[in-house]
Order: sequence, then C-alpha cells, then structure tokens
Amino acid sequence: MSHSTYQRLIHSATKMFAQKGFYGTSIRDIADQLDISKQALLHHFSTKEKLYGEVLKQIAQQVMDRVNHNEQYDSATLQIEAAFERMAQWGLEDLDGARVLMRELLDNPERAPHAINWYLNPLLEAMVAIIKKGQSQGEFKQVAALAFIYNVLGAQHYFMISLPTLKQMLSAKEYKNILKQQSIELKAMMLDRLLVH
Amino acid sequence: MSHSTYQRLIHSATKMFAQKGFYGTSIRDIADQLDISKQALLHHFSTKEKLYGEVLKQIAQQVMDRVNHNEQYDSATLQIEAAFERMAQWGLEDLDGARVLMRELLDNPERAPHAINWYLNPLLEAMVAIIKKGQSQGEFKQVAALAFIYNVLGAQHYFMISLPTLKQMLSAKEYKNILKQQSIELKAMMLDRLLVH
DNA sequence: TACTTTACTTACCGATCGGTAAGTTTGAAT
DNA sequence: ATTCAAACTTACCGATCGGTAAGTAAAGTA
Repeated sequence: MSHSTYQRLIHSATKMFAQKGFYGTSIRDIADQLDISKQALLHHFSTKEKLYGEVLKQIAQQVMDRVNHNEQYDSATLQIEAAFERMAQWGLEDLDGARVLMRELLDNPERAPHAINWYLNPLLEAMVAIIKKGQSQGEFKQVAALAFIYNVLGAQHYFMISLPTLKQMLSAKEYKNILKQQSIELKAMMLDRLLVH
Repeated sequence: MSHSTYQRLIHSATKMFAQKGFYGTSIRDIADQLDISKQALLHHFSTKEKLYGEVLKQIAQQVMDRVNHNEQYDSATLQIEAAFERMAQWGLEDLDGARVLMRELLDNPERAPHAINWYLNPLLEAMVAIIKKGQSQGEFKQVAALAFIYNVLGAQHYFMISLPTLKQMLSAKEYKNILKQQSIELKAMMLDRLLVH
C-alpha cells in the first residue's frame, strides 16, 4: 500500500467534494470508496467539516507551491508569461482542486468557517505584483491591475471547471480544438491588452 | 398579494439554490420562507427536481430574452460591444441566476437529467456569430472565435459569482473600485485583442 | 344549491444523514 | 510477555431528508 489511509481519504474526499459538493457528499460514500467503514474515516477526521478543511488546505498548498517557485526574469513580459503558464498548468493537473475551489467560492458567503480565506489570493497577488512592476518599467500599459488579473484568472478557472461539460456538449473534434486554443487565446488576449505596441 | 404562490416559490427557490446549492437546500426551507407548509410546495411542484427544473427554465428564459432583442448594427464592433453590455448587465441584475448556473455547470456531469442543455449556449452562439461576421468583414482579427468568447463569458460569469466574496475580502473602497473597473477592463481586453490596429 | 377543482393542512413514513459508544485487532515499544 | 496506543469494527442514535396519504377550506361553475 503506497499511501496512508489518511492521504487516501483526503484524495477520495477531494474527488467526491469536487463532483457533488459538500452537502451532496456523505462521509459514508467517501469511506466506501476505500472499502473501509465510516467510523474508520471518523477515526482520522472527527467531523465532516474537519475533513473538508483538510481537503481545502491541501489544495491551497498545491497552489502555493506553484506560486513560490517563481522564476525571476528582468523582463516583466517573460515573468507574466511564466506565471500564466503555471496557472494554466495548475488547472490541467488539479481539475478536482479547481472544482472544489469554485464550489467554495460559491458557498463562501454562506458557510462561515472558511469564509475569511480566499484560496487563490496568493496567485492573484503574485500576478498583480508582476503587472505593477511591468508598468513601472514602462513595459506594460496602465491597466487596472487587480481587475485585469481577476479577469484572466477567472477565465482560466471557469474554463477548467467547464471541461467535463464541454466534453459532452461538443464533438470530439471541437473539444480537442477548444482545448488547444483556449490558453493560447487567453494568453494572447492578456498580452495584447498589456503590451505597449 | 402581488405574485402567485407558484411564482413566489420559484423566486424563493432560486435564492436558496443560489446560496446553498441543490443538495444543501431542503424544500422545507424554501416553503418556510414563505410561511407555507412543505406540502403546499409539493402541491405546486410534485418533486424537488421539478422545482429545480422550473428554476433553471426561468433563468434560461431571462438569458434568452436578452439575447433576442439584438440590435442590428452594420458595424460588428458596435454589435459586439452591445452584446457585451447586455451580458454584463445580465449578471448585475440576476446574480442569483448566475450563481445557480455556475452550480449547474459544476454539477452537470454528475446529475444526469439536465445534462444535455448548457444554458448559456444561446448567448455564446450569438456572440460567436458576431465575431465571425466581423472577421469576414475584415473588421476583426482571426482569433479562435469560440475559445475567445468562452474566455470573455467565463471571466464575466466568474466575476459575478465572486462579488459576495470580494465584498468581504476587500475594503469598501477597493470593492467599489474593482466593481467599476472590471467590466471596463474586460471590454478593453476583448477589443484590444479583436480590432485590427 | 350542489359539485368540482384548487390550494392548502396535519399526520406519518422509510431512508439517510453526521456522530456517539463500546468493543476488537494489530503492531511496536518496554 | 505485557502494555499501550493506533486503526479499525459493529451497533446504535436522534435529526432531517423527500415524499405519501388523507383530510379541509375556499372559490369558481353548473
């Protein structure tokens, strides 16, 4: 057995919370997926909320890891491109995480306990910092940095959670096309708006 | 009493589904909000699924209404700007609807019955048509139309559902700023990418 | 006035929920 | 060999879920 039960529970829970949300997922379902009893789960996580909290924590950690190994270029253009690639990559590698975060964004105002943290904040701030640096260097136009980045991040996040629906909505060929084109298109949109011509 | 119980139930249900999702909302809660019994609700909608289906139907109708009164300009630029304004306006006037649709997008692959319809499709197709027209007139660059519009729509939809969280995350001043800047910024991003310079 | 339909109510149901209580098995340390 | 804690199990619980059954009050309609 390569992973601890603890980690396997978090993995199973992440998948199910992504698919059906907090209320739509029962701890029985999560435990059943690993062929252990519900009480085995409750041994590791005393409440459903605590399990959910750990799931969020690990997703946030994965986002942070990507933000942190931040290559330092002199060129703000290269730097924002690199940051964009990391963001796009995150989505493709952690689709479940992206879905859980989107659900958390929807629930945030209602379910109090986690309300204070917005989990993509580090990513947002890192990219805003790059924009502002590029602007002070005269490399970028004077866009409204936060609104600008929020739109870019939003478009990417939205696309990620759309993938399963797009897959069944479009033909195989169309799906393949949009999968290839979306990040290219978003990057171009970002740079066309940002760069002084 | 200005509205029928039927309509008041749909309104109440829309709000609660927006806030807590399908599984997180009980039909008791919805009925309680109008001070009627749960069975009064079940008199109008025989199952929870049917109520939810009607909620979706009315939201889709509101989107369609906006798409349809489509002013015809000769200029594709004016036309895409008008379409963009309508889209942005929709979000501000029907925040609950936007939240329900985002949840539906997340649940879509799991909960079968509504899986076939993607409710923003008409909006998407109308805007794609404008882009292609503008391209054939030489007014727009040769962007990948569907991917392009999907990003714009995604950014807008994402921003809309973020508003409650942003409100409690940012200071009152910052919130006011981003509220003003976001749609301006997104529109600029769209046009900078689209227009031949 | 009698009849029917609409819009409800109270009472009840089995299923499932998250969580408690009380063992049992296992593996490492003394 | 004994102890002890960690990792489970079975049994059970009250609360809440969506939905059924059966009645009632009011409002058209003949």
